[in-house]
Amino acid sequence: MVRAEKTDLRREAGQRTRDGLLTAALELLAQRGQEGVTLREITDRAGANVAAVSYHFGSLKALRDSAIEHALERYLDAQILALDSLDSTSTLQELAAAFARPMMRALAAGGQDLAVMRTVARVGIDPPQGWERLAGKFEQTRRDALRVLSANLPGVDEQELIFRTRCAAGLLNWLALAPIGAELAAMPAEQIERQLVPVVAGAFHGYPAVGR
Amino acid sequence: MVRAEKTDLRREAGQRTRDGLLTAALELLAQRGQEGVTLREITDRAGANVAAVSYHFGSLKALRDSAIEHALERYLDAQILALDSLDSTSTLQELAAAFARPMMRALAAGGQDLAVMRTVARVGIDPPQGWERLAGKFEQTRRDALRVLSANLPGVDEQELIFRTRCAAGLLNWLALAPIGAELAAMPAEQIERQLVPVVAGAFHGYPAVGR
DNA sequence: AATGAACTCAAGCAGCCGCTTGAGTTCATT
DNA sequence: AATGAACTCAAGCGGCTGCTTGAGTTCATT
Repeated sequence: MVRAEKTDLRREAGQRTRDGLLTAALELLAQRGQEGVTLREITDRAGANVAAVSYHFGSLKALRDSAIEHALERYLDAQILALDSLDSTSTLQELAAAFARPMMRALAAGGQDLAVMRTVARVGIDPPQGWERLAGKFEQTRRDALRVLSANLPGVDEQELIFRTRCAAGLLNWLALAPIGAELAAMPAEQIERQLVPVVAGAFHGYPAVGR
Repeated sequence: MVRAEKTDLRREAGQRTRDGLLTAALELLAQRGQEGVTLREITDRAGANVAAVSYHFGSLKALRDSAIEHALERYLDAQILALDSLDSTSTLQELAAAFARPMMRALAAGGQDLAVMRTVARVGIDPPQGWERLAGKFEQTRRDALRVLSANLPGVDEQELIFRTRCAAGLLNWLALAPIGAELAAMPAEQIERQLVPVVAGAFHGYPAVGR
């Protein structure tokens, strides 16, 4: 057992370097987007050598893609989990709260969680090629939201509900990216929720009430 | 007269080069954001020499700032004009329609108008330093919107109305930037308006109705 | 003790970056 | 015809880019 724990210390150190590169890349990606993140900036922040990127990932692009994919998966898992608690009897407020929860949590937590949210939001604006691989999970969150929406808004046709879902998601992404996000982060969590949920629910609901 | 028209042909050609650089810079800015726009890319697109940038603007940064400022002014003037038609008797739908009008027009028009919208939206995410010079005009649009909002929602306190205004603006910016914008651009203008205005109005209105 | 896999490192490569330079062209003014 | 301002151009500068290389270190296995 002790032997097994000590095995492959080299390998563990290598893993630490790899993770450090991923973390540094994620943070810079969240801050500045896909362009404007250089190899040396990442390695300096991670305390690694430039060659470590080639060794562990093959290229800067591969590291970026890896960091983005990691972020997307973390976000989507959180989103799916949040929507999972809903059923067809849930209200629009509950849907809005569930929809906004990952973002509100990330704002409150800051650090890596927030970097994940910001990176995901940036991907929504400038999609890297090959991101379609995760489209299925996005589909799932959309379907979950749609189910609750159509139960609450029987008069509105599906295409419009899809549109509203994307508007709501876009709004949350914007809050994560824009400077207003920093102001939100400084607010107590309950206050964010109290202000944000009615707005998202309102976007879902539409005004005046039915479709037109 | 004929003489005056022919005067300074050199100067006119120089102006054409200058404008071409500004246009090319704007389009690339809208497409790829502030990082990721290179000097040679701009000059190639504009059919000009690299030195023309230094000559007319001093530096790439100065050209970028100039293009951004130009875009912000065009957008803000359109926004102020759209909100100008409102008064304290206007409904939330009218406010939403006026708020969304510049974006919907830009989507329909495409080309430079759309590039202006996209650039403005990107500035909202990654503000360049020194953009505070135009903060006054932003204030004006916010004040106009707030006046109509508080007349329609007397029960909601001002800070929350400000928040909703920023949410609505963020939502529109997102639509301009994200790939969904391309889908919207393909739709007939009335359909966009019919789908979008209730969502924006819903965000203003909140759900359920009053503040909490 | 020898072997070899896993990993790190300094150094250097070609290529693009923003920017400058000095010569050249065009044209109104004199 | 001469002058000079406005403008364009090809060429080239140092610096930074992503990436590679070959030598070096660490450590489990034999």
